[in-house]
Amino acid sequence: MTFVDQMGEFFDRMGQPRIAGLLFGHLLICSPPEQTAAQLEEATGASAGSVNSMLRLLQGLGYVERRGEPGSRRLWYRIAPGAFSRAMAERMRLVEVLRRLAEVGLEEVGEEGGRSDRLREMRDFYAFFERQLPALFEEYEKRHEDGE
Amino acid sequence: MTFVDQMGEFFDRMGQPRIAGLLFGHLLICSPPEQTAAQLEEATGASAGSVNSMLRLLQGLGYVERRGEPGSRRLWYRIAPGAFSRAMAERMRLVEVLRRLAEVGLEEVGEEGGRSDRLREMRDFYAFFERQLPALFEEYEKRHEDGE
DNA sequence: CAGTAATTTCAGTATATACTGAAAATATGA
DNA sequence: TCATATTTTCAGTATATACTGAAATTACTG
Repeated sequence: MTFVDQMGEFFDRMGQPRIAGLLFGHLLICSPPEQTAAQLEEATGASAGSVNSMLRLLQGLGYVERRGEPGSRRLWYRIAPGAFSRAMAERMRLVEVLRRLAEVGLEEVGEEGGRSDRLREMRDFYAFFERQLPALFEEYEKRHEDGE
Repeated sequence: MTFVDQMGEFFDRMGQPRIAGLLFGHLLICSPPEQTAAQLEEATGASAGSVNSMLRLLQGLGYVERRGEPGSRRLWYRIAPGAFSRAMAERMRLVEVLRRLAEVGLEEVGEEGGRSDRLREMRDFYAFFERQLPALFEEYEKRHEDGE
């Protein structure tokens, strides 16, 4: 199975539309890096409608960006710079959501008493990663700016 | 909206069955921490079939465990110790999957040439987190064992 | 102002799966 | 072994949505 198909399968397993994965995968390996909707339609075998709406989805998530060349009605799509960082940051926001959820629960059952022990562990667990992950992130950015 | 309902909604947004979220949420705040299927059915308003299969799902993921008391056919369900760690570890495995995927792509297009630049960035990005995240994890475990 | 290349919309379909409710299976107590 | 409490299975339903293909729209060119 090709890389592009495996990206499609990965998206599928993550509950995302397969075609979004095919597009993302193809945009990762195509040459040149910018492609038109028609090229992506050809490369993935998906319909024009799917390509259009899935590219819109990927743009909304910040993984893909497009630009038009003046004097033409063609639009060119490419992987957005920093797409991986953005995807990772999105994942990390879940940690904050879960920490907040634990606090919603604690407000509901009260801080003391046997009903709060699991929620306090949940809150502390996610609060720890919420605090530590941004530093890790910055370290990557730093190493990346310097010569790797 | 109650904490339990918000957990249901969270699961739903993550592409997981809502009822699994309701069960997980209720098991986080119930007293006593162990509950029977009948109690969970009552508490969540879900059918016996759903409660059974969603508890099975949660057990499969390692978030819930059950035990039977001798001399009775009742089974008791509770949040598994370390459920949050396990959930986080599961998420982190995706980093490895994506790093491997990048390598599949690189094998396909070759390391040099313009087609590999995005894939090399992808591989390096995920390889960095794959290397760093386990240490963060261990630090949490360590702090948690000591008095927080 | 046409003519046309490209994009976008959208109705229709196919498919997957969460969920229910009741029947079947299982395991304990008498 | 029979009766019963509990769990498990499963057929059927409802719902959501990925996807197609064609029509409608948009925007550039001559």
